Amino acid sequence: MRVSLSTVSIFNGLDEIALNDILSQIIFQRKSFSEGALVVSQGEECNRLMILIEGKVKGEMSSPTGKSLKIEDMEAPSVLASAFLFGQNNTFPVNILAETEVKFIVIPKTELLKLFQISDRILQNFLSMISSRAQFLSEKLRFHSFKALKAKLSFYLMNESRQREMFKLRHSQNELSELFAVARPSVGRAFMQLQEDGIIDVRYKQVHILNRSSLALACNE
Amino acid sequence: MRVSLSTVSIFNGLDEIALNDILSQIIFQRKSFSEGALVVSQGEECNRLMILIEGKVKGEMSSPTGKSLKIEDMEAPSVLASAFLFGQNNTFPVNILAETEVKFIVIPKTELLKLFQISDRILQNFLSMISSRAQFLSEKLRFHSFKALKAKLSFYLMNESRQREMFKLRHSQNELSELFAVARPSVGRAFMQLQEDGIIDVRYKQVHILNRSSLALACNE
DNA sequence: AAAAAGTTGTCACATTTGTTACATTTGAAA
DNA sequence: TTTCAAATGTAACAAATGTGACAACTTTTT
Repeated sequence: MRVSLSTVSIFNGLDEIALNDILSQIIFQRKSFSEGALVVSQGEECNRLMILIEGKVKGEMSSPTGKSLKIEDMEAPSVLASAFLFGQNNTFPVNILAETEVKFIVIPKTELLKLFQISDRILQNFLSMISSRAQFLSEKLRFHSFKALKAKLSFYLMNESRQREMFKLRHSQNELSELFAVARPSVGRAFMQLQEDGIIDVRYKQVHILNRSSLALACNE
Repeated sequence: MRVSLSTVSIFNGLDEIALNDILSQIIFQRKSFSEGALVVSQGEECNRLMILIEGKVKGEMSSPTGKSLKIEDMEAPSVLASAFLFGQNNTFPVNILAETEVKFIVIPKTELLKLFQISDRILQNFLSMISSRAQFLSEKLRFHSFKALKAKLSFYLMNESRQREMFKLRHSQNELSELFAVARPSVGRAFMQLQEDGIIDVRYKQVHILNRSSLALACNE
Protein backbone atom coordinates (compact mmCIF):
# COMPACT_ATOMS: atom_id res chain seq x y z
CA MET A 1 0.00 0.00 0.00
CA ARG A 2 2.97 2.27 0.45
CA VAL A 3 3.60 4.42 -2.57
CA SER A 4 6.80 4.85 -4.47
CA LEU A 5 8.53 8.12 -3.71
CA SER A 6 8.83 9.01 -7.35
CA THR A 7 5.05 9.41 -7.49
CA VAL A 8 5.17 12.21 -4.93
CA SER A 9 4.64 15.55 -6.63
CA ILE A 10 7.75 17.16 -5.28
CA PHE A 11 9.84 14.44 -6.91
CA ASN A 12 8.04 14.60 -10.24
CA GLY A 13 10.26 13.84 -13.17
CA LEU A 14 12.96 12.10 -11.15
CA ASP A 15 13.48 8.39 -11.55
CA GLU A 16 14.06 6.00 -8.65
CA ILE A 17 17.79 5.94 -9.16
CA ALA A 18 18.30 9.70 -9.29
CA LEU A 19 15.97 10.04 -6.34
CA ASN A 20 17.85 7.55 -4.20
CA ASP A 21 21.04 9.36 -4.99
CA ILE A 22 19.56 12.69 -4.05
CA LEU A 23 17.95 11.46 -0.87
CA SER A 24 21.20 9.89 0.26
CA GLN A 25 22.62 13.39 0.45
CA ILE A 26 20.17 14.70 3.02
CA ILE A 27 18.93 13.81 6.45
CA PHE A 28 15.31 12.89 6.91
CA GLN A 29 13.07 10.87 9.21
CA ARG A 30 10.30 8.37 8.85
CA LYS A 31 7.33 8.70 11.15
CA SER A 32 4.18 6.70 11.73
CA PHE A 33 0.91 7.49 13.44
CA SER A 34 -2.00 5.25 14.27
CA GLU A 35 -5.58 5.85 13.25
CA GLY A 36 -7.15 8.82 14.93
CA ALA A 37 -3.86 10.38 15.98
CA LEU A 38 -3.36 14.12 15.89
CA VAL A 39 -0.46 14.40 13.47
CA VAL A 40 -0.09 18.14 13.62
CA SER A 41 -1.97 20.65 15.69
CA GLN A 42 -3.05 24.07 14.59
CA GLY A 43 -0.55 26.74 15.64
CA GLU A 44 2.39 24.34 15.82
CA GLU A 45 5.55 25.58 14.17
CA CYS A 46 5.89 24.50 10.59
CA ASN A 47 9.57 23.78 10.05
CA ARG A 48 9.61 20.55 8.11
CA LEU A 49 8.05 19.14 5.01
CA MET A 50 5.82 16.15 5.62
CA ILE A 51 5.35 13.66 2.82
CA LEU A 52 2.45 11.29 3.30
CA ILE A 53 3.48 7.95 1.84
CA GLU A 54 0.82 5.69 3.29
CA GLY A 55 -2.72 6.19 4.56
CA LYS A 56 -5.19 9.04 4.73
CA VAL A 57 -5.38 12.22 6.74
CA LYS A 58 -7.80 15.09 6.99
CA GLY A 59 -7.11 18.73 7.66
CA GLU A 60 -9.55 20.79 9.65
CA MET A 61 -9.61 24.20 11.15
CA SER A 62 -10.95 24.39 14.62
CA SER A 63 -13.11 27.42 14.64
CA PRO A 64 -13.24 29.27 17.93
CA THR A 65 -16.57 27.74 18.93
CA GLY A 66 -14.83 24.40 19.03
CA LYS A 67 -16.64 23.32 15.93
CA SER A 68 -14.44 22.40 13.07
CA LEU A 69 -14.41 23.25 9.43
CA LYS A 70 -13.08 20.46 7.33
CA ILE A 71 -10.63 21.78 4.81
CA GLU A 72 -9.66 18.71 2.88
CA ASP A 73 -8.93 15.04 2.78
CA MET A 74 -5.56 13.83 1.62
CA GLU A 75 -4.28 10.43 0.84
CA ALA A 76 -0.87 9.11 -0.07
CA PRO A 77 1.02 10.23 -1.98
CA SER A 78 0.82 13.84 -1.00
CA VAL A 79 2.85 16.59 0.54
CA LEU A 80 1.75 18.51 3.60
CA ALA A 81 2.72 21.91 4.87
CA SER A 82 4.46 22.96 1.68
CA ALA A 83 2.89 26.38 1.53
CA PHE A 84 3.63 27.39 5.08
CA LEU A 85 7.26 26.48 5.41
CA PHE A 86 8.87 29.74 4.41
CA GLY A 87 6.42 32.35 5.64
CA GLN A 88 6.88 35.00 8.30
CA ASN A 89 4.56 33.32 10.70
CA ASN A 90 5.27 29.74 9.79
CA THR A 91 2.68 27.89 11.80
CA PHE A 92 0.24 25.23 10.70
CA PRO A 93 -3.19 26.73 10.07
CA VAL A 94 -4.99 23.42 10.53
CA ASN A 95 -5.12 20.35 12.65
CA ILE A 96 -4.13 17.25 10.76
CA LEU A 97 -5.72 14.02 11.86
CA ALA A 98 -4.86 10.49 10.81
CA GLU A 99 -7.91 8.76 9.38
CA THR A 100 -6.08 5.48 8.98
CA GLU A 101 -2.65 4.20 9.94
CA VAL A 102 -0.30 6.66 8.28
CA LYS A 103 3.37 6.87 7.43
CA PHE A 104 5.35 9.98 6.65
CA ILE A 105 8.73 11.05 5.47
CA VAL A 106 9.74 14.18 7.30
CA ILE A 107 12.28 16.55 5.77
CA PRO A 108 13.52 19.47 7.87
CA LYS A 109 13.44 22.89 6.23
CA THR A 110 17.22 23.15 6.15
CA GLU A 111 17.48 19.84 4.34
CA LEU A 112 14.81 20.91 1.90
CA LEU A 113 16.90 23.94 1.03
CA LYS A 114 19.75 21.56 0.26
CA LEU A 115 17.44 19.64 -2.05
CA PHE A 116 16.67 22.83 -3.94
CA GLN A 117 20.37 23.35 -4.53
CA ILE A 118 20.95 19.78 -5.57
CA SER A 119 18.04 19.62 -7.98
CA ASP A 120 16.52 22.44 -9.94
CA ARG A 121 13.68 20.17 -10.81
CA ILE A 122 12.72 19.77 -7.17
CA LEU A 123 12.68 23.52 -6.74
CA GLN A 124 10.41 23.93 -9.73
CA ASN A 125 8.14 21.21 -8.47
CA PHE A 126 8.01 22.91 -5.13
CA LEU A 127 7.10 26.27 -6.65
CA SER A 128 4.36 24.62 -8.63
CA MET A 129 2.99 22.82 -5.58
CA ILE A 130 2.95 25.87 -3.43
CA SER A 131 1.17 27.87 -6.12
CA SER A 132 -1.44 25.19 -6.56
CA ARG A 133 -1.89 25.29 -2.85
CA ALA A 134 -2.60 29.00 -2.91
CA GLN A 135 -5.04 28.41 -5.74
CA PHE A 136 -6.72 25.75 -3.67
CA LEU A 137 -7.08 28.09 -0.74
CA SER A 138 -8.49 30.81 -2.96
CA GLU A 139 -11.02 28.39 -4.34
CA LYS A 140 -12.06 27.43 -0.82
CA LEU A 141 -12.43 31.06 -0.02
CA ARG A 142 -14.60 31.67 -3.03
CA PHE A 143 -16.64 28.65 -2.14
CA HIS A 144 -17.35 30.02 1.31
CA SER A 145 -18.31 33.32 -0.23
CA PHE A 146 -21.15 31.53 -2.00
CA LYS A 147 -23.73 32.74 0.38
CA ALA A 148 -26.66 30.48 -0.25
CA LEU A 149 -26.35 26.93 0.92
CA LYS A 150 -28.24 25.76 -2.13
CA ALA A 151 -25.53 27.32 -4.28
CA LYS A 152 -22.78 25.65 -2.27
CA LEU A 153 -24.45 22.30 -2.61
CA SER A 154 -25.07 22.80 -6.32
CA PHE A 155 -21.44 23.65 -6.85
CA TYR A 156 -20.40 20.61 -4.87
CA LEU A 157 -22.68 18.37 -6.89
CA MET A 158 -21.39 19.80 -10.17
CA ASN A 159 -17.87 18.88 -9.15
CA GLU A 160 -18.69 15.50 -7.68
CA SER A 161 -20.79 14.29 -10.55
CA ARG A 162 -18.14 14.87 -13.24
CA GLN A 163 -20.39 14.61 -16.29
CA ARG A 164 -22.15 11.53 -14.93
CA GLU A 165 -25.90 11.65 -14.55
CA MET A 166 -26.02 9.27 -11.65
CA PHE A 167 -23.53 8.80 -8.90
CA LYS A 168 -23.13 7.97 -5.24
CA LEU A 169 -22.24 10.61 -2.74
CA ARG A 170 -18.85 10.13 -1.17
CA HIS A 171 -19.79 12.12 1.90
CA SER A 172 -22.58 11.82 4.40
CA GLN A 173 -24.78 14.81 5.06
CA ASN A 174 -22.92 15.14 8.31
CA GLU A 175 -19.62 15.47 6.51
CA LEU A 176 -21.13 17.88 4.04
CA SER A 177 -22.39 20.00 6.90
CA GLU A 178 -18.78 20.27 8.07
CA LEU A 179 -17.50 21.11 4.61
CA PHE A 180 -20.14 23.78 4.16
CA ALA A 181 -19.98 25.00 7.74
CA VAL A 182 -23.71 24.68 8.30
CA ALA A 183 -26.02 22.53 10.41
CA ARG A 184 -26.86 19.06 9.24
CA PRO A 185 -30.62 19.51 8.74
CA SER A 186 -29.83 22.48 6.53
CA VAL A 187 -27.97 20.16 4.18
CA GLY A 188 -31.00 17.92 4.06
CA ARG A 189 -33.23 20.88 3.33
CA ALA A 190 -30.95 22.02 0.52
CA PHE A 191 -31.12 18.58 -1.08
CA MET A 192 -34.88 18.68 -0.72
CA GLN A 193 -35.10 22.08 -2.40
CA LEU A 194 -33.02 20.98 -5.37
CA GLN A 195 -35.31 18.01 -5.64
CA GLU A 196 -38.45 20.15 -5.45
CA ASP A 197 -36.99 22.33 -8.19
CA GLY A 198 -36.76 19.24 -10.34
CA ILE A 199 -33.01 19.67 -10.69
CA ILE A 200 -31.95 16.46 -9.02
CA ASP A 201 -33.41 13.28 -7.72
CA VAL A 202 -31.83 12.09 -4.53
CA ARG A 203 -32.44 9.10 -2.36
CA TYR A 204 -29.94 8.55 0.40
CA LYS A 205 -26.52 8.54 -1.22
CA GLN A 206 -27.80 7.98 -4.73
CA VAL A 207 -27.99 11.16 -6.76
CA HIS A 208 -29.53 11.55 -10.18
CA ILE A 209 -28.93 14.83 -11.98
CA LEU A 210 -32.04 15.60 -13.99
CA ASN A 211 -31.10 18.99 -15.34
CA ARG A 212 -27.47 19.89 -15.40
CA SER A 213 -27.91 23.35 -16.82
CA SER A 214 -30.32 24.28 -14.05
CA LEU A 215 -27.83 22.91 -11.57
CA ALA A 216 -25.19 25.20 -13.04
CA LEU A 217 -27.55 28.13 -12.68
CA ALA A 218 -28.32 27.17 -9.10
CA CYS A 219 -24.65 27.76 -8.28
CA ASN A 220 -25.30 31.42 -8.91
CA GLU A 221 -27.98 32.14 -6.37
CA MET B 1 5.08 59.22 -4.18
CA ARG B 2 6.65 56.46 -6.19
CA VAL B 3 8.57 54.04 -4.00
CA SER B 4 12.10 52.86 -4.39
CA LEU B 5 12.32 49.37 -5.79
CA SER B 6 14.59 48.20 -3.01
CA THR B 7 11.67 48.56 -0.60
CA VAL B 8 9.68 45.95 -2.49
CA SER B 9 9.64 42.69 -0.59
CA ILE B 10 10.93 40.58 -3.43
CA PHE B 11 14.06 42.73 -3.57
CA ASN B 12 14.65 42.71 0.19
CA GLY B 13 18.29 42.85 1.12
CA LEU B 14 19.47 44.13 -2.24
CA ASP B 15 20.83 47.66 -2.51
CA GLU B 16 20.00 50.03 -5.33
CA ILE B 17 23.21 49.32 -7.18
CA ALA B 18 22.94 45.55 -7.11
CA LEU B 19 19.31 45.85 -8.02
CA ASN B 20 19.94 48.05 -11.04
CA ASP B 21 22.54 45.62 -12.22
CA ILE B 22 20.18 42.70 -11.83
CA LEU B 23 17.26 44.42 -13.48
CA SER B 24 19.38 45.39 -16.44
CA GLN B 25 19.71 41.71 -17.20
CA ILE B 26 16.04 41.06 -17.68
CA ILE B 27 13.17 42.38 -19.72
CA PHE B 28 10.24 44.00 -17.98
CA GLN B 29 7.54 46.57 -18.60
CA ARG B 30 6.08 49.55 -16.82
CA LYS B 31 2.33 49.94 -16.83
CA SER B 32 -0.06 52.56 -15.54
CA PHE B 33 -3.78 52.55 -14.88
CA SER B 34 -6.10 55.35 -13.95
CA GLU B 35 -8.36 55.41 -10.94
CA GLY B 36 -11.18 52.91 -11.12
CA ALA B 37 -9.57 50.82 -13.82
CA LEU B 38 -9.84 47.05 -13.79
CA VAL B 39 -6.20 46.07 -13.58
CA VAL B 40 -6.71 42.33 -13.67
CA SER B 41 -9.89 40.38 -14.01
CA GLN B 42 -10.74 37.17 -12.24
CA GLY B 43 -9.94 34.16 -14.38
CA GLU B 44 -7.32 35.92 -16.47
CA GLU B 45 -4.12 33.97 -16.97
CA CYS B 46 -1.48 34.75 -14.42
CA ASN B 47 1.82 34.69 -16.25
CA ARG B 48 3.65 37.73 -14.95
CA LEU B 49 4.59 39.23 -11.65
CA MET B 50 3.07 42.63 -11.00
CA ILE B 51 4.87 44.98 -8.68
CA LEU B 52 2.80 47.89 -7.48
CA ILE B 53 5.11 50.88 -7.17
CA GLU B 54 2.62 53.69 -6.88
CA GLY B 55 -0.97 53.99 -5.73
CA LYS B 56 -3.54 51.69 -4.18
CA VAL B 57 -5.51 48.73 -5.43
CA LYS B 58 -8.08 46.41 -3.96
CA GLY B 59 -8.65 42.75 -4.66
CA GLU B 60 -12.13 41.34 -4.61
CA MET B 61 -13.76 38.11 -5.54
CA SER B 62 -16.92 38.41 -7.50
CA SER B 63 -19.20 35.86 -6.01
CA PRO B 64 -21.64 34.27 -8.41
CA THR B 65 -24.53 36.47 -7.31
CA GLY B 66 -22.61 39.41 -8.65
CA LYS B 67 -21.91 40.64 -5.17
CA SER B 68 -18.31 40.96 -4.28
CA LEU B 69 -16.25 39.87 -1.35
CA LYS B 70 -13.41 42.21 -0.66
CA ILE B 71 -10.24 40.30 -0.05
CA GLU B 72 -7.74 42.99 0.68
CA ASP B 73 -6.40 46.42 0.08
CA MET B 74 -2.88 46.87 -1.13
CA GLU B 75 -0.75 49.92 -1.54
CA ALA B 76 2.68 50.48 -2.98
CA PRO B 77 5.09 48.91 -2.49
CA SER B 78 3.64 45.45 -2.91
CA VAL B 79 3.74 42.46 -5.14
CA LEU B 80 0.68 40.98 -6.77
CA ALA B 81 0.01 37.54 -8.12
CA SER B 82 3.08 35.99 -6.56
CA ALA B 83 1.29 32.96 -5.26
CA PHE B 84 -0.47 32.05 -8.46
CA LEU B 85 2.32 32.24 -10.97
CA PHE B 86 3.52 28.68 -10.92
CA GLY B 87 0.41 26.67 -10.24
CA GLN B 88 -1.36 24.15 -12.44
CA ASN B 89 -4.27 26.40 -13.08
CA ASN B 90 -2.49 29.70 -13.03
CA THR B 91 -5.35 32.15 -13.20
CA PHE B 92 -6.06 35.15 -11.04
CA PRO B 93 -8.62 34.32 -8.37
CA VAL B 94 -9.65 37.95 -7.88
CA ASN B 95 -10.45 41.10 -9.70
CA ILE B 96 -7.93 43.83 -9.02
CA LEU B 97 -9.21 47.37 -9.18
CA ALA B 98 -7.23 50.59 -9.10
CA GLU B 99 -8.41 52.79 -6.26
CA THR B 100 -6.10 55.62 -7.27
CA GLU B 101 -3.79 56.25 -10.20
CA VAL B 102 -1.45 53.27 -10.12
CA LYS B 103 1.87 52.28 -11.63
CA PHE B 104 3.26 48.81 -11.99
CA ILE B 105 6.38 47.04 -13.00
CA VAL B 106 5.46 43.87 -14.84
CA ILE B 107 7.90 40.98 -14.99
CA PRO B 108 7.03 37.99 -17.20
CA LYS B 109 7.29 34.58 -15.62
CA THR B 110 10.23 33.58 -17.80
CA GLU B 111 12.16 36.65 -16.74
CA LEU B 112 11.36 35.97 -13.12
CA LEU B 113 12.92 32.54 -13.49
CA LYS B 114 16.04 34.29 -14.76
CA LEU B 115 16.01 36.47 -11.66
CA PHE B 116 15.95 33.37 -9.48
CA GLN B 117 19.06 32.10 -11.21
CA ILE B 118 20.84 35.43 -10.96
CA SER B 119 20.06 35.99 -7.31
CA ASP B 120 19.53 33.41 -4.64
CA ARG B 121 18.28 36.12 -2.40
CA ILE B 122 15.42 36.93 -4.73
CA LEU B 123 14.41 33.30 -4.80
CA GLN B 124 14.37 33.15 -1.02
CA ASN B 125 12.37 36.34 -0.83
CA PHE B 126 9.93 34.91 -3.31
CA LEU B 127 9.51 31.70 -1.32
CA SER B 128 8.89 33.72 1.79
CA MET B 129 6.33 35.94 0.10
CA ILE B 130 4.43 33.09 -1.39
CA SER B 131 4.29 31.32 1.97
CA SER B 132 3.05 34.42 3.71
CA ARG B 133 0.44 34.66 1.04
CA ALA B 134 -0.78 31.16 1.78
CA GLN B 135 -0.86 32.02 5.46
CA PHE B 136 -2.89 35.10 4.65
CA LEU B 137 -5.39 33.07 2.68
CA SER B 138 -5.67 30.53 5.49
CA GLU B 139 -6.34 33.29 7.95
CA LYS B 140 -9.07 34.67 5.71
CA LEU B 141 -10.54 31.23 5.53
CA ARG B 142 -10.54 30.85 9.27
CA PHE B 143 -12.08 34.25 9.59
CA HIS B 144 -14.96 33.27 7.35
CA SER B 145 -15.42 30.14 9.37
CA PHE B 146 -16.24 32.32 12.36
CA LYS B 147 -19.91 31.77 12.07
CA ALA B 148 -21.40 34.49 14.17
CA LEU B 149 -21.18 37.99 12.85
CA LYS B 150 -20.63 39.27 16.37
CA ALA B 151 -17.54 37.08 16.55
CA LYS B 152 -16.26 38.34 13.21
CA LEU B 153 -16.72 41.91 14.28
CA SER B 154 -15.10 41.27 17.64
CA PHE B 155 -12.12 39.72 15.97
CA TYR B 156 -11.88 42.63 13.58
CA LEU B 157 -12.03 45.11 16.45
CA MET B 158 -9.36 43.24 18.37
CA ASN B 159 -7.03 43.55 15.41
CA GLU B 160 -7.88 47.11 14.53
CA SER B 161 -7.58 48.48 18.02
CA ARG B 162 -4.02 47.23 18.62
CA GLN B 163 -3.90 47.69 22.37
CA ARG B 164 -5.51 51.12 22.18
CA GLU B 165 -8.70 51.73 24.11
CA MET B 166 -10.09 54.30 21.75
CA PHE B 167 -9.67 54.51 18.03
CA LYS B 168 -11.38 55.49 14.82
CA LEU B 169 -12.67 52.91 12.42
CA ARG B 170 -10.87 52.87 9.11
CA HIS B 171 -13.79 51.30 7.31
CA SER B 172 -17.39 52.30 6.93
CA GLN B 173 -20.10 49.85 7.89
CA ASN B 174 -20.64 49.39 4.21
CA GLU B 175 -17.06 48.33 3.69
CA LEU B 176 -17.24 46.08 6.72
CA SER B 177 -20.33 44.43 5.31
CA GLU B 178 -18.26 43.57 2.23
CA LEU B 179 -15.36 42.28 4.29
CA PHE B 180 -17.66 40.12 6.38
CA ALA B 181 -19.88 39.14 3.49
CA VAL B 182 -23.09 40.20 5.25
CA ALA B 183 -25.73 42.89 4.79
CA ARG B 184 -25.01 46.38 6.03
CA PRO B 185 -27.72 46.62 8.72
CA SER B 186 -26.37 43.40 10.18
CA VAL B 187 -23.08 45.13 10.83
CA GLY B 188 -24.93 47.90 12.62
CA ARG B 189 -26.81 45.37 14.71
CA ALA B 190 -23.60 43.62 15.64
CA PHE B 191 -22.11 46.91 16.84
CA MET B 192 -25.28 47.52 18.81
CA GLN B 193 -25.12 44.12 20.44
CA LEU B 194 -21.53 44.58 21.53
CA GLN B 195 -22.56 47.90 22.96
CA GLU B 196 -25.54 46.40 24.79
CA ASP B 197 -23.21 43.79 26.22
CA GLY B 198 -21.13 46.61 27.65
CA ILE B 199 -18.11 45.48 25.72
CA ILE B 200 -17.65 48.54 23.57
CA ASP B 201 -18.97 52.03 23.23
CA VAL B 202 -19.39 53.13 19.66
CA ARG B 203 -20.62 56.31 18.11
CA TYR B 204 -20.17 56.55 14.39
CA LYS B 205 -16.54 55.87 13.64
CA GLN B 206 -15.34 56.40 17.20
CA VAL B 207 -14.89 53.15 19.11
CA HIS B 208 -14.13 52.80 22.79
CA ILE B 209 -13.24 49.38 24.05
CA LEU B 210 -14.61 49.05 27.55
CA ASN B 211 -13.73 45.46 28.26
CA ARG B 212 -11.02 43.91 26.19
CA SER B 213 -11.19 40.48 27.77
CA SER B 214 -14.89 40.22 27.04
CA LEU B 215 -14.15 41.28 23.51
CA ALA B 216 -11.66 38.46 23.23
CA LEU B 217 -14.29 36.05 24.51
CA ALA B 218 -16.83 37.37 22.05
CA CYS B 219 -14.57 36.18 19.23
CA ASN B 220 -15.41 32.67 20.35
CA GLU B 221 -19.15 32.65 19.96
C1' DA C 1 -30.18 -13.51 10.50
C1' DA C 2 -30.10 -10.40 14.14
C1' DA C 3 -28.29 -6.55 16.44
C1' DA C 4 -25.98 -2.37 16.54
C1' DA C 5 -24.43 1.74 14.71
C1' DG C 6 -24.77 5.24 11.68
C1' DT C 7 -27.47 7.99 8.27
C1' DT C 8 -31.36 10.28 6.57
C1' DG C 9 -36.06 12.50 6.46
C1' DT C 10 -38.55 15.47 8.91
C1' DC C 11 -40.64 18.47 12.36
C1' DA C 12 -41.44 22.65 15.46
C1' DC C 13 -39.51 26.41 17.10
C1' DA C 14 -35.67 29.85 18.17
C1' DT C 15 -32.33 32.77 16.32
C1' DT C 16 -29.90 35.15 12.95
C1' DT C 17 -29.53 37.52 8.88
C1' DG C 18 -31.43 39.77 4.60
C1' DT C 19 -34.35 43.36 2.60
C1' DT C 20 -36.31 47.64 2.24
C1' DA C 21 -37.12 51.85 3.92
C1' DC C 22 -36.57 56.28 6.01
C1' DA C 23 -35.00 59.78 9.34
C1' DT C 24 -30.88 61.49 11.42
C1' DT C 25 -26.17 62.65 11.75
C1' DT C 26 -21.69 63.48 10.00
C1' DG C 27 -18.07 65.24 7.12
C1' DA C 28 -16.73 67.31 2.96
C1' DA C 29 -17.54 70.64 -0.66
C1' DA C 30 -19.23 74.91 -2.24
C1' DT D 1 -21.70 79.08 6.89
C1' DT D 2 -24.59 76.60 4.07
C1' DT D 3 -25.39 72.72 1.25
C1' DC D 4 -25.23 68.22 0.00
C1' DA D 5 -23.70 63.52 -0.39
C1' DA D 6 -22.51 59.80 2.30
C1' DA D 7 -22.81 57.19 6.46
C1' DT D 8 -25.37 55.72 10.29
C1' DG D 9 -29.29 54.37 13.43
C1' DT D 10 -33.22 52.04 13.35
C1' DA D 11 -37.56 49.73 12.29
C1' DA D 12 -40.75 46.03 10.35
C1' DC D 13 -41.02 42.14 8.03
C1' DA D 14 -39.27 38.15 5.12
C1' DA D 15 -36.20 34.46 4.56
C1' DA D 16 -32.65 31.35 5.88
C1' DT D 17 -30.37 28.75 9.14
C1' DG D 18 -29.61 26.67 13.84
C1' DT D 19 -31.27 23.51 17.46
C1' DG D 20 -33.04 19.52 19.33
C1' DA D 21 -35.63 15.71 18.63
C1' DC D 22 -37.31 11.41 16.87
C1' DA D 23 -38.69 7.87 13.68
C1' DA D 24 -37.46 5.41 9.53
C1' DC D 25 -34.11 3.58 6.87
C1' DT D 26 -29.20 1.61 5.58
C1' DT D 27 -25.08 -0.29 6.43
C1' DT D 28 -21.95 -2.68 9.18
C1' DT D 29 -20.92 -5.78 12.66
C1' DT D 30 -21.77 -9.75 15.27
